[in-house]
Amino acid sequence: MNDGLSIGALARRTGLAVSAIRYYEAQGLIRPWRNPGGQRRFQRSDLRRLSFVMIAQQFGFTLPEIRQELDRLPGGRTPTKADWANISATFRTRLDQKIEALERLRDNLDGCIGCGCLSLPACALYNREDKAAAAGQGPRYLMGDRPE
Amino acid sequence: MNDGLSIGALARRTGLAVSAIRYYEAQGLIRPWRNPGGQRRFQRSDLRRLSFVMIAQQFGFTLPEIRQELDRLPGGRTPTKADWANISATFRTRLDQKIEALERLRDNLDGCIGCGCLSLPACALYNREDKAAAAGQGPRYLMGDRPE
DNA sequence: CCTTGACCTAAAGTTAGGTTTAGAAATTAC
DNA sequence: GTAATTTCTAAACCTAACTTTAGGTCAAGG
Repeated sequence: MNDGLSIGALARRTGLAVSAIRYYEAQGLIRPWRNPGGQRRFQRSDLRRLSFVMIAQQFGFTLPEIRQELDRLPGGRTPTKADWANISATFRTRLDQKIEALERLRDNLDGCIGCGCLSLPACALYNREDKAAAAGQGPRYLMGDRPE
Repeated sequence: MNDGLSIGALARRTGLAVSAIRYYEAQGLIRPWRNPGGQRRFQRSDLRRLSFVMIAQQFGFTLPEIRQELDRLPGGRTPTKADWANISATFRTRLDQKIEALERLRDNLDGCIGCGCLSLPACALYNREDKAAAAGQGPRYLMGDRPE
């Protein structure tokens, strides 16, 4: 009887749309198998994988980034608590970096806005290292990211 | 001779693409006038407006949100330092809220990941109030935002 | 005057992260 | 055994924030 969860069951339990789960499979975030009729079947541990995905997204990580983290889980067996704690560690570090970057930006804002430097390239708010950590998108090719 | 900046000059000084500046005009973030030949001419204070746009984007604000802030600048005259400091205040508040929300999420993560609750709807990481403040997008209709 | 570079508009293309639709096949419920 | 659900795939559509393209006009230099 324990032949895995259907996609609908998984959707009900995670709150995700069925279409979103299929999309996540296409992005390599989960790897269900198929039953004789060709329908997807999921392990119970995929509930946790998807929960992790949803939470990581709230923190502003992209799906490829999340996939990278998930790929560090063991392949052959169901992840244990220790496995999750392990991947949580790197995750937490990257998170701290994001928050610090935002705080630095905020502090610069305090010094900068209202002064004249806002219009100068020299303004601290333009320093590049914090850019990637920030949440917004900004002009796509800002700061030399222009493709050839 | 001081008949305003051309769009190219503005682009060079802000680092924005010309196409981005035209797009911002379409979104109501700047309001250039036209010269006799139909070309856009900008005020020097638009340099600051655009700088503000770029910085606000780094903080994760959308263009409509930024427009809302900019609309609080005086209409008839060039904004003064006091005007900018004024709009900076609300901005700073919203920013603090964003950072706090991220910190709360992080703290929840510490308690949650590695434990069993990650897969339960009761998990603190799912509490709704922080959702809007977070940076990521997540599944579009998560948590009852589904349109009729 | 003529050429070159900057500028114009409108429309289509791009990326991320999904959703919607259409038509068909598998499951489940009665 | 049949009706109602679910699920399947592929392809088209969606939003934000732009970029690119196409075809034409404006402005400045020699």
